[in-house]
Amino acid sequence: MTFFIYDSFSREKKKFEPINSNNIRIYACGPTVYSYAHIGNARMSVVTDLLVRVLKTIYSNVKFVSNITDIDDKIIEASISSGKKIQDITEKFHEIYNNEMKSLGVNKPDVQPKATDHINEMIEMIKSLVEKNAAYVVDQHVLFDVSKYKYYGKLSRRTKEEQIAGSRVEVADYKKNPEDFILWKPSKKNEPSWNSPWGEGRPGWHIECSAMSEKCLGTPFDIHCGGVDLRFPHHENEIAQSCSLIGNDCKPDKFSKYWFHNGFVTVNGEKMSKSIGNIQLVNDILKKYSGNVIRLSLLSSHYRQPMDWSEKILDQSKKTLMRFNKTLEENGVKKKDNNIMKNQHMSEFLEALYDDLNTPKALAVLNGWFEKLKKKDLPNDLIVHLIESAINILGLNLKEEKNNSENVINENKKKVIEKMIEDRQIARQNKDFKKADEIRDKLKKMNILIDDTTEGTKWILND
RNA sequence: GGUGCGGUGGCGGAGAGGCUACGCACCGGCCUGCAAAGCCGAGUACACCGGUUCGAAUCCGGUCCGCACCUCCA
Repeated sequence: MTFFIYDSFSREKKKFEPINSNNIRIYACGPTVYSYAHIGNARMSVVTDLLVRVLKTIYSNVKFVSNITDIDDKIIEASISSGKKIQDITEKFHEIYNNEMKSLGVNKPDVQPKATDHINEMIEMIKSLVEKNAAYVVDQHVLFDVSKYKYYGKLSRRTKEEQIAGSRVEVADYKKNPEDFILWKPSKKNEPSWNSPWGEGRPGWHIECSAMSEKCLGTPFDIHCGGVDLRFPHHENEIAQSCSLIGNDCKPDKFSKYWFHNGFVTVNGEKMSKSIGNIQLVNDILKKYSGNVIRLSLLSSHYRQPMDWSEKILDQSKKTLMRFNKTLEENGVKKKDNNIMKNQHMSEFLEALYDDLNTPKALAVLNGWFEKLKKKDLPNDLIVHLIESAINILGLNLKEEKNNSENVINENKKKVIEKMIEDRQIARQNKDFKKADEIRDKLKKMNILIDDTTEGTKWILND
């Protein structure tokens, strides 16, 4: 089967034809680690994780690199305002980020390079750009000369004229062209700095991704991922830097063959911002919902669509997962089909994902299998195995979900719950339904849901 | 001002010229002491105005509205 990818450079859906099918290479711009991850970071992470998982169903060798930005103005600000060391901040939030993403079912990238480990590579790259006359030095700054790269603006489809007309920011006087951007800048005192041919300083933001993708993957690579907001200027500048190393007329696809941009997450229709105070931190959402619920919520709309985040989505996903869970619990697979991935029903599911990661459609196929299970249209074993496999491809981990729920409750609390259920059972037998319902309400307040079945009363933690 | 994306039933959300998307909620029924869950069933839709067509939610033109980017941003 063939994977189709929407390439946001050409703005069309394309057949995915890897540069080397034995070695698929993907790069994603990772987070700046100065604070907890928000749901927008999570969307990018979950969606690229799915992309990698889906490609792995076709190609045996997929290498995924996603960086950590650990030197940046925002980090310096965070350091000044908190009085903490920069490294303490970045190490802390790097670890938190990885843990949070893990709980969302995101596999760790094969390589997770840090910007500060690649300063030398960046300096070398900047040196080459200066030698090639693609960059110039002014007062210890090194700037990329946009006029020297033929295809500048092709990714975001912007012309220089438009940018000048719409510029909202005053242009620094050392720039030759208003859209020239910083490759290297001097550090102020107390700011982190590295020695360079242009004096003590630090790199601009864009150069790190050019340096790290080159080092970890080599160019050209297959897919470059990131949020749409990075399309301009970040990705545009990455192309300019990386391609200018080859030549001023080097085509953008010599850097990355396809561009993959995920849509924005808003909250109540607005962008998340500190001033509005509507930033949805993964850390906070995880206090109320499991990582699986968050993951399914993020996958319930197509990755390129804008997504307005709300608790409604979470509640809906939670119900869906409870349904999945129940079905799988009640129906174990006895005989596994080794060729499940080649099963015609599975193909229908995969086709949806191979169509530019159409997760809503894939979920609809999955729901269709539940219908077949009820109607007994297919052998029970096969359907349940299909469901299990599909859930697995989506990166949802229902077993973990269940274990978590059991682990949260300690033995003492378990005993209390079981005693209450027993008391309720006695009350019911005595037709004292008022008492029985009171106990049920009490349990509900403890976040315990009960279920009277023919095999007795079952309970689950409603997390 | 420029560049993109989008407006689908109560809500979420695919599809994309003729065929029930799907899920949640709601309503009716079964089951239950009652719930919950589950099962069976019904309903509701393509922003607006023109055009093309035998036929348009889907194509074309226009209008309105929303969001994002152009400054650090996922």
